[in-house]
Amino acid sequence: MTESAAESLHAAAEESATLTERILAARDAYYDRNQPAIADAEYDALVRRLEELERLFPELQSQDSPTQTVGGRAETTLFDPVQHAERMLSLDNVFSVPEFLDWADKAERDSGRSVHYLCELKIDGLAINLRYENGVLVTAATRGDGVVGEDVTENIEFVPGIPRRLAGTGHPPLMEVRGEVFFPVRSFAELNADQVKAGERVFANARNAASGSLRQKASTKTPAQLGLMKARLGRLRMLVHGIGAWERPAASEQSEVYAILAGWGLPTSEYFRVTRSKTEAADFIEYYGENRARVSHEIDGIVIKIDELELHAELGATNRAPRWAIAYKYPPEQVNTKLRDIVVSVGRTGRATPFAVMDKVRVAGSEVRQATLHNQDVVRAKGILIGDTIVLRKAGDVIPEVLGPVVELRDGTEREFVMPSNCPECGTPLAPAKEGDIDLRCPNARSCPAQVRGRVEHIGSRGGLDIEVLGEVAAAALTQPTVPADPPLPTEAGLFDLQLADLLPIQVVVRDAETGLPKEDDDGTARQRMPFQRSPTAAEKKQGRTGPQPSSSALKLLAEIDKARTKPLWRILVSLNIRHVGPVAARALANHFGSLSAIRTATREELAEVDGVGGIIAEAVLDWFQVDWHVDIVDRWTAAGVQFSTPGHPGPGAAETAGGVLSGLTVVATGSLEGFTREGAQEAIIAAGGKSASSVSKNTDYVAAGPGAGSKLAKAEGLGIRILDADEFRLLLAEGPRAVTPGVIS
DNA sequence: CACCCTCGAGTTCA
DNA sequence: CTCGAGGGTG
Repeated sequence: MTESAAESLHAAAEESATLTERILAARDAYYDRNQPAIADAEYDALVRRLEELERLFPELQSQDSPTQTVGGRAETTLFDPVQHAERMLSLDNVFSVPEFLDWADKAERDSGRSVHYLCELKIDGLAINLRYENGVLVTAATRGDGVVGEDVTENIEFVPGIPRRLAGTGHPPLMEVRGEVFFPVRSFAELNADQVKAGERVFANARNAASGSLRQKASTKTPAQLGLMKARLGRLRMLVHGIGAWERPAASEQSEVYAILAGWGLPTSEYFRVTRSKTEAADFIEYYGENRARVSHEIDGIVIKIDELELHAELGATNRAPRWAIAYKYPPEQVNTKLRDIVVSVGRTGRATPFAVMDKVRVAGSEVRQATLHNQDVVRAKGILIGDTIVLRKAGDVIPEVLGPVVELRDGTEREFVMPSNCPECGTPLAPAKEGDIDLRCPNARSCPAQVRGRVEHIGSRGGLDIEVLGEVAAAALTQPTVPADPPLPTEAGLFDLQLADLLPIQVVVRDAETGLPKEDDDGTARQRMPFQRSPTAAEKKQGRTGPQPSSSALKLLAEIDKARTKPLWRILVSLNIRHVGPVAARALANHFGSLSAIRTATREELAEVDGVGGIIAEAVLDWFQVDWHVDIVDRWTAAGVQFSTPGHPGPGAAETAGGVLSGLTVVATGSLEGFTREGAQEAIIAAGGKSASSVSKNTDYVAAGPGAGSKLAKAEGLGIRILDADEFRLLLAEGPRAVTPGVIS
């Protein structure tokens, strides 16, 4: 994080703390005294501002934020209120190491001596206060507003590891123990498996699930539900992280208190460390920032406490938080946002895919507005409604994934998503491709704009004919421009007939990069752009060329299309968009048959002989040629000079090209290998007679890994596969496996 | 019948 | 880069 980002985060944190206080005070006044202290409109404005801040800075979202609770204390009507003997404070937050060091400096200055720091993990769970009297558990209560919480004693008894009676001796007459109740990662997964089995909804988020589990009322349950409820509570765990009221603890350090509590049978965390210096504490922060996944429960930060109890009393507390402890908050991996709509898009294969449109939110380092929902069953299984507050994360730190709704925050205005019955682009009724398929498809493959656009884009893509310029934008411009009315490419059949004169008049709507909505001119009409022409330069005008000139991308596009006519057969095959025929199957077919005509005249059995091709792919190939407009594509491309054969290929069934130093070996290339492009590395493997695979398995012989390699490298290490750097990879390609010494991990 | 693999789709970054 | 779906192979 840059320093200025940390600063604005800090400013936002302070503003959000102030807002939280004002909102809670207003709520108190409204619900408890039945006298609104501020106007409704003002209250709403405060909440909206807080929501906005939390969206901008997800770090600020916390379990006790007023945006995370439905107005007032509706829950306390179900549970008896319990007054904590000593107020449960929250902690002040820092978001960067320099900020933490500043806090530590000040604490050391105020203490007038060097101190020890007790570093512990900040568990993402539900804060609980256990009250023991003479060693016997009397009440367990949630945090509530810090002064009064909810009595969950009945439920806590089913949570394993919490002693009803303390072990050992010397228990104080009154003692409050503070801790966190949570689902360990493992238990949470098991819980959701149980939920699915019981036909209940899946929980999106472990913290909400913990909170919900503890707030169940046994008295409202049927015997069967009661069993489920006890099973749920049985998966919860608690760890102790502090004390409240306690008459003269016989200890001088916080860490010693933990030892005493552990001696009495209370569960304390195994992850903690006492350090002598603030820099060691910063190391602890950084270590767990990188190793969050290694901990058995979710953490949202680190808590650092001054270990000396004497100083706790000296430093005291503000009215919100103690001065002797601070929470370092990690950027969250999960955030909440608002689900504005669920929209359906149609891809090149006609598959209709619903995706979530959300309020833009920052998660795991990038801004996210959309996330795929796969199909209508997934939408139903996740239980999300349009208008819900939803939990979002990045799967594998890259792909945004909607986990589920925060049911508690519904206000009744949410509505269910209904899968449209017609294609959103061309209006054709959607239907499953075959009986029992979940996916719905638009059957109008030939002229559905979304499908034509998708296919043309696919032709231009790197796995296809690799035509520069022909990406998403150009594909849309060629297949559905606003002018001319008849697009240059009603289907891909005319791709190789494109002339400059076809490109020049093309006009497209200018869209906002963020929203995807057309931009409007001052007069309210949609703004247009002509991507394939430019105005003449002064020099050109002098030469009498006063008309519009082709833009460089127009010339580039035509040159690239021209080059594509003679690209390898497998690329042409991929460009035909035959179901199940991607780069791998296309290569296998091209190698075996050598020409499209040989493929076309082959029988099902002959096709299925090819390595990597079975009955289904063979069928898909044969079916493809049964469609008139598909054949029309081949005919027109042929007429335009596209080469549908591999020059010099001996013909169908000829011995597969064997030999080469990598013959019989499978190699996976990952990360950025110096001197190779991603494609280039794969080509080089194949050229050397090896097999280039896309994922690592136990069949993999070598993994060539450069900087930036991720999960594949990790998996290879786990399987004990020989890993090569770029130089070793080059050596392998040139001289074969003997050149690289086996078993040496570089 | 297990695996193992490819396909297809979505997404955001530099 | 990851996931789910579904095909291919031993």
